[in-house]
Amino acid sequence: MEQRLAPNTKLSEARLCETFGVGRMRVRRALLLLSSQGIIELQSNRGAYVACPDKSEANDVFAARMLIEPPLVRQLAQNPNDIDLALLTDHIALEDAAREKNERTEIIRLSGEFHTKLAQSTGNKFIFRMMRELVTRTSLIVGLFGSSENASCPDDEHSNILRAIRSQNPEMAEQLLISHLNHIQSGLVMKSRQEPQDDLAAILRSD
Amino acid sequence: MEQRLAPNTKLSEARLCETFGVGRMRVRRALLLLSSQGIIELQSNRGAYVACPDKSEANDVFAARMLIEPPLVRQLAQNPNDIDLALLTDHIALEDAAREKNERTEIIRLSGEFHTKLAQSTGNKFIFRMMRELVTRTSLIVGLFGSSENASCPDDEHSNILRAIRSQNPEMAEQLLISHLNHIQSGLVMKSRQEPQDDLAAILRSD
DNA sequence: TTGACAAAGATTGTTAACAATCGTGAACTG
DNA sequence: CAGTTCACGATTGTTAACAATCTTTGTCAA
Repeated sequence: MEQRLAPNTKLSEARLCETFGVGRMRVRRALLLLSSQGIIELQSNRGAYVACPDKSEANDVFAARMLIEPPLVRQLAQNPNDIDLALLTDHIALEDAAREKNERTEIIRLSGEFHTKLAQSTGNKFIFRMMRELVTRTSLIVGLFGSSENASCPDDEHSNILRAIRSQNPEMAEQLLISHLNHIQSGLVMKSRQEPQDDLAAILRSD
Repeated sequence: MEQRLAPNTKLSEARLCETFGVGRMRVRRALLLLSSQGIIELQSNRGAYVACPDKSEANDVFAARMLIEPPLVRQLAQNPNDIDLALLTDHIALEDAAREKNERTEIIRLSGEFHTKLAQSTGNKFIFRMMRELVTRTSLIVGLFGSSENASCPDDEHSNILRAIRSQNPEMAEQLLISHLNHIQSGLVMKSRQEPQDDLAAILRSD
């Protein structure tokens, strides 16, 4: 889970088998699950390929998050839970640490996880699962289209959102989150085709 | 897809194989997918069982829908699409027909599908998928806890919601949908354990 | 040189036999 | 008679060989 795979990378069963040292059945089951989560794409008789979201899909992801997350944080701010607030505070400390060390992939991962944990703190299994799926996809997108300096989430917006929740200010929390999502989205470089360098990356990695 | 299966019914691989006339691999793949959607539960070395949502899960489902659907219909009402409106109108005609014939399972199915089609008409793949999952789960719950007369969706609430959307009245559409979800939820009989008659049903059906 | 065609190689999809695990019931013991 | 243990049957999990499909490569002809 540390190393990121370039989109459109082909995942051959044989290689996954020997990489992870498991039978083909396990690999196929894992691939099926990943494809049901939209992380890879299974093409009949052709293999599994890492999903390669395009501009339109990216817009859909952010539209979906714009629909769900604002009411979510509003609700959290109306009824904050001390335990979850503590967990989120700890999490932000982790983010800051990663930011200091300039670990880009780790920053992306933790930035996503913050939003997942927000959803998790509702205690609602379904909200959590939906959010996790959207966050996973967002991470893919940021990894693809994110400009290198603005690595994903502008510095301390997470911490501001958390503060608004803690101070039980629903309107502010909601507004901060909306701006936050907008910042992330506007930080993306929406080149409509990014295949060349990805094919290259796939070739380099395929050995 | 017509006949409903009682929760906690065991789905043995062998029986599914001969029922659908297909190899064990296909069956296992289908079971894995169904379990990833939470429709069945896979127990290691013990088999697959139809999911049996309890009171707490039912609350979570409605909480999640309460979070998503109101903003969704509000958004639809702000920007209605003629084609989708026509499709939804047709759909309501189907619902009315089923209601006249008193086909309970069909009414439940179509009632759910209305909400799915609402989500679909956003054109957003992710919103659609989320909604479909929630609606599926809701159907399970209504089939389990729904009282027989109030079969799921009070008569013409769908039609009222659609009318509000068509007349581009976001507040009314949102409010109608909130009431609608509340009606459905309050129509449920929340017995915390419903095993006896389900076990019976499972036994009767197991042949 | 380029294009099409065909055969070989590689990869995925399927099947069937085998291994492991679990539930049940009979036998045994206290 | 109650409780425990063991063995058998049934069911799921795994493996390996086979079939089907796709990709590639080499050849031939225009």
